Amino acid sequence: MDVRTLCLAVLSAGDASGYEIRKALQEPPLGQFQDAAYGSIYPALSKLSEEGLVSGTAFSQEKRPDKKVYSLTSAGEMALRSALLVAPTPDKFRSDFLLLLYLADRLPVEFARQLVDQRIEEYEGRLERMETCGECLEHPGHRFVHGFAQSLYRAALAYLNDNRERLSAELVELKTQQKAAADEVGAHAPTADVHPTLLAGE
Amino acid sequence: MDVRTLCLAVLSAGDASGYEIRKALQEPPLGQFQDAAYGSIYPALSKLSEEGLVSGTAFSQEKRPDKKVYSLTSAGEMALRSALLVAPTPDKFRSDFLLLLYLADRLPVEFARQLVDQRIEEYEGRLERMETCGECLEHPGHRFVHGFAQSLYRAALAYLNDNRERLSAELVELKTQQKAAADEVGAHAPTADVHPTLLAGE
DNA sequence: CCCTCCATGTAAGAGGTTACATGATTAT
DNA sequence: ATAATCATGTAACCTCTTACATGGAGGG
Repeated sequence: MDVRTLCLAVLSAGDASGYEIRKALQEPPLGQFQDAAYGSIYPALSKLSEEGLVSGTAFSQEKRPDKKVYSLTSAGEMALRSALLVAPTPDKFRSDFLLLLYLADRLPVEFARQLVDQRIEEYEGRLERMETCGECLEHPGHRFVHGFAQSLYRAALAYLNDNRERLSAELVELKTQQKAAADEVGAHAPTADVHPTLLAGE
Repeated sequence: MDVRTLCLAVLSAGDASGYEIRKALQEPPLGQFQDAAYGSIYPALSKLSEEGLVSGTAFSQEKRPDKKVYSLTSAGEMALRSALLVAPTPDKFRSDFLLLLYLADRLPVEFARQLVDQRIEEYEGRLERMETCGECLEHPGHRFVHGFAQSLYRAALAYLNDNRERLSAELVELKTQQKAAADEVGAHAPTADVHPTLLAGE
């Protein structure tokens, strides 16, 4: 979803500054599946303000930088509603972690093990932070989405816990097999280059 | 992960053309957590070829366009390994679907219901396609990643099935409450504008 | 007959991130 | 002391997506 709509969505839950919108987009429950950087939020708010979809009021704070608090206008409310009424684009899940584990046989076993264990800790932390989110239980939609995220993290955590030992064991076994095979080849043709057909690109 | 490394990763499983790399990046198991378009794959392969990390051979096919099949060189193999040895960037999960449901109280109940039901069907389809992936069971890493994706989709599917009725019911209830409140207000001040402070942006 | 698959590549453009610029306050 | 939080904004850059260009084969 584009940053404009994201800003409208956050503002629909209450007035906020650009800074606060960013925060909302990093904490549960929105932070679980959306994000935006300041560099895109501030310009988006300026534009939305020009277009009359939000209205901004500057508060000069003592001992703090000025704060511009934006609210959704009725035009913004309508724009949000119509932006929501289109079929959502497919979900996107990108994981370098899984790519690394997909290629686990090219990784030091110890490294792979650490990856999994770190991920377990990370998920545990996230789940804990999710538990303490009172705001997430107020509206049906918030509850639903929050529960969805919790289910996913619990499933992920359970899977990692159930399979970390097995993965380690399998990797160790594979490596010893590979080593044995390499030693056997090595006995016949030591330090053989497996890639002799190195042709330079044009 | 950048498209360059993605290409190297796919090629590490066997020679492939740009077209085939794209396919591999859309099917299980890689397609579950990585993707790239032709527009980034082809330029990436050209550059990798220039740098000697892959070598390409053109096959002129009868009744088919030429096919350039690339293989990982030993330099490419090394580049891949070192690219994998850095701490993976955090996973990214983006879902417009969840954003819509987060704001479900601004959606027609019927629309929200359809969203959930469509998603259930989609997940069922994906799970089916995942079952029939023999390649996914050969290497420890492939198995691990494939199992991870399966767990997540099963959890997501279970959650949606367990909560679709409840969400519908809660939304209906909320809407009737809102309507009742609006009617009550309307009796005192019909067609009142709830947003009178519409200030234009500069 | 039409759609999908096969097959590569370029160019324009959209959308975003990162880094920079600035600086006080508060908690550790 | 040092780090984190609060607070806004710009500009350069990067990366990827989308659309275009081209066209035969084969299945429904």
